[in-house]
Amino acid sequence: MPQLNSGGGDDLGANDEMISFKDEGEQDEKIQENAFTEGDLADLKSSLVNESEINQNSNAAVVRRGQQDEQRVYAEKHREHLDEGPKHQDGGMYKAPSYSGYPFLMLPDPYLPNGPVSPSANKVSVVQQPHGMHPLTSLLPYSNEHFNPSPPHLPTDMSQKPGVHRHQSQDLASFYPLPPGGVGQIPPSMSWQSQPVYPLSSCGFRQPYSSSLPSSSSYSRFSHSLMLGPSGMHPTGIPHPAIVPPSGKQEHDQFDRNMYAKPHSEPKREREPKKPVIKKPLNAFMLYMKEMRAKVIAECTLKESAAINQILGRRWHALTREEQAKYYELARKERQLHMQLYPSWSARDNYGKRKRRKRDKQQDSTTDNSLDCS
DNA sequence: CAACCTTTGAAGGGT
DNA sequence: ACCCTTCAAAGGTTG
Repeated sequence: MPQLNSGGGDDLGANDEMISFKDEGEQDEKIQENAFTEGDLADLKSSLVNESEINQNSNAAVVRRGQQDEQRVYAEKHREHLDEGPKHQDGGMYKAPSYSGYPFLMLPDPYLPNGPVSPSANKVSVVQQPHGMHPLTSLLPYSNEHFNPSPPHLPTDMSQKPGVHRHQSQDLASFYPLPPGGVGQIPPSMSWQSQPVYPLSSCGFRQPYSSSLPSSSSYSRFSHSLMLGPSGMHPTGIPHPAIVPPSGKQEHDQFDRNMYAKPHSEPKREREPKKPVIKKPLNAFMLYMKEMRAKVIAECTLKESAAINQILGRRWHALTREEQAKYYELARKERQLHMQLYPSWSARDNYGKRKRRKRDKQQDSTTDNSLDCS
């Protein structure tokens, strides 16, 4: 549905965000939607709004800053989509998908671990982490603080931006380690050992409840699960989140701690790591789900993902543009990052890896009300 | 134990 | 340009 302007192509769906908001008379819808879980939403929203406000302010600054440069480019391409301008003027986010700093170009603050209070960071923090986890940790993917910097020759621009601050390059690496070979070979030093960006364990969400994340996890989307490591996994040895062992679901922690660590360290495992699977970057909604799932679970005491996802789907629609925009932007960044790291990767690569046949999902679209917990 | 369920969005291929 | 399919997360459920 989003292929509104199909063009999206070249730049990672710049339009995505607009699309979702588009038509649908969301205004009304939102209002109605709110009804279903007022409590939850109110809560949710309040948290979002508060922070978002902050974000907006700071964000504006950032945008302003960054926009001068790259936005220029970006804007040019997507101006059409943004024509709604007026509305978003202060919304912040929408002023041109200010990609103000995309990783390699200008690592946006969000990606900077110690970065000064980065506005963008706030942006992300929009969603409060119920469990003390910094939102960024969950939203910002591909990052690893420990990730080793030995600056690999990054694909595309990375290397060409000498001007980039040093930590940037490091962070860079941390976001998305080098792709193995075409997509892949991760130099030993580069292995995702430190942190995943993509989920590692299925229990990810549950564990977070009980602990606070080490600061180091701050950038990984899955940091919680990672850090805690379902099994106290050591940070090192964790492959890049986007990369998953072919056979297994990344969720199983068995997952390869060795996969990448192995190359240079423990030779014990015989299992040869066939080539790792690089997963698709998460879209806005997926990012939202990841972040909010725990909250919903806590609030609703639900466990089934299917049910939770339904709730999240509704909540997603209930979000304001700005709120959603945050996720769209994050998703876009992820996509860009992913693209830079795995230039040759195609979504098609993973086709057939999962034998799913959605078969008839069409049928009863019973509009249950069971969506709101409580 | 793999696939299903459930959501939205992105991407790719086909027409 | 539009439509359809697949995958992304996730964890309980089902066959």
